[in-house]
Amino acid sequence: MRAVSSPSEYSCGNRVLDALPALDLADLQDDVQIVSVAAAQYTHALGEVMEHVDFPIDAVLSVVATLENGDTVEVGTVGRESFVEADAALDLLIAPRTSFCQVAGRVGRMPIGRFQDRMTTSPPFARLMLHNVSAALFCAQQFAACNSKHAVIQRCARWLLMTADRVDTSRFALTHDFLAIMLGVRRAGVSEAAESLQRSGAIEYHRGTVTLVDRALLEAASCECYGVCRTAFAAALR
Amino acid sequence: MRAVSSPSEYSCGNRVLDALPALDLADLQDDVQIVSVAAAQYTHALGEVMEHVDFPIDAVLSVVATLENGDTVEVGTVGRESFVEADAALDLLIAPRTSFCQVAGRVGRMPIGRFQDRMTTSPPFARLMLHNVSAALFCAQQFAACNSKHAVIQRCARWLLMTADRVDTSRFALTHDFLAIMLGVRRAGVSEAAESLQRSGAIEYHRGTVTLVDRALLEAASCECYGVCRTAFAAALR
DNA sequence: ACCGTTACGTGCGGAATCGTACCGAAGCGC
DNA sequence: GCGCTTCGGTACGATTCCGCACGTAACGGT
Repeated sequence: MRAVSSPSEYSCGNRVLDALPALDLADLQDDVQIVSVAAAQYTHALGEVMEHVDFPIDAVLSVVATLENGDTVEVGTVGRESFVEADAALDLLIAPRTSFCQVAGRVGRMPIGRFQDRMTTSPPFARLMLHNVSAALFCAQQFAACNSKHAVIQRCARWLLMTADRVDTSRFALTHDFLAIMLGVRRAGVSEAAESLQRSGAIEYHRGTVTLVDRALLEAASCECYGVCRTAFAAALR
Repeated sequence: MRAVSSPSEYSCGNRVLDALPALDLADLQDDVQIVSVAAAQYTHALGEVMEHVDFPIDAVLSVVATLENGDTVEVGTVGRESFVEADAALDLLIAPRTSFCQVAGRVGRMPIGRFQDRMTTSPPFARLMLHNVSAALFCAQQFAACNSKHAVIQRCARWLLMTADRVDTSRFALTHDFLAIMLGVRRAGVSEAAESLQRSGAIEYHRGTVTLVDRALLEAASCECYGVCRTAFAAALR
């Protein structure tokens, strides 16, 4: 693992790993390999043995639930504040969900064996991972409530903010179609919401690329779930 | 902890505790106190220090998310196949959600300190609890997808089946009003769904009491989420 | 026995979202 | 530069669910 544009010599870009005591972080460098992930590429497939754990650096990954009728709904979105699969920290070997790359970028990839070793031998490591699982659980619960109660436009805004935080730019590739699948709504529904957000001046859309123009406006259009989940993951780093 | 109508001397009625090796189970009897919980009674309050962990025996507890506007949505339902709060197993001290009693009954209550001791000293215990957290996470994710995609009547059926499994009777107290709050829909919406399920012969309703008449019919009316979550918790016991 | 409370069946107009479809514009490969 | 594909703006009827509200029936307390 090489240092990636960061103050600390051992910083890697993923906030969970970077929150480890310096000693532990230095120690695990050999176990973490920087891997580039292309958009739409699967990182874990439902029902298959998990070979590795991914700590995103500037990639954004998604965990999705697939329903019987083939519909998919995003149930977790993972950037450098977290890792996939959470279940690896819960002594699971088989991936219970599919996860894939939403925004191309790099991840720090750790073989599952090394991950499990650390879970048992390093209490600070285990503690950090479990706290992160707690945030993931909290966030999944929040999504359950959000999907039930909040309007499409609010959820669009929430999603854009969450993703922008994770890629750390205000401009990234995203089609209406893709966002519609993530939110579990119609593509036309996203188009209407995006159109409305654009008219209000919160965002700009241009053929598969969004730009966040006015963050405050976007936060006002979003439901509380954005802030609540953000806080949960921030708290998990302590 | 006294034995409760069960083959094993140390069986307690909660499936998680009962899945422990006999030695561990016998060992923890002194730490688990059988407590009766009344309907609507809180067992954990959001933001407060968790004093204990509850392993339901014949009570059913609910974990709910409260939104800014005061709406509440059930994000986890917990019976003898699980425990609350899951986060206690993730080294958390503060309850991130509110949980309360949905169907009155008994729980095995363990002081949080004893619980944490066991998490660190008994690998089988920790393993079991973490697997259970995994099921809770999976289930919360499933609810997120379910709330987004499945109709009110399907979710009603799902809820009735889940609760019936947990109380292990086909008849229990439940008002439309309460179920509406749990599902995050209108009371009238539940009334319509219940009316429809009753006409089909799946259930019978009588002033605050449901009776499951035809389980097969109810399962057919339910979404897949019932079976999927049930399987997840069953798998977590191994 | 009476009355207040609780539970729930029902109805109505409106909003949100759905499914589907069509079309034009922007980009990409050749 | 041309044609194909992708993307997204837009429309329309159907459906689901909403908020609200009213009435009736069952039950519980006094």
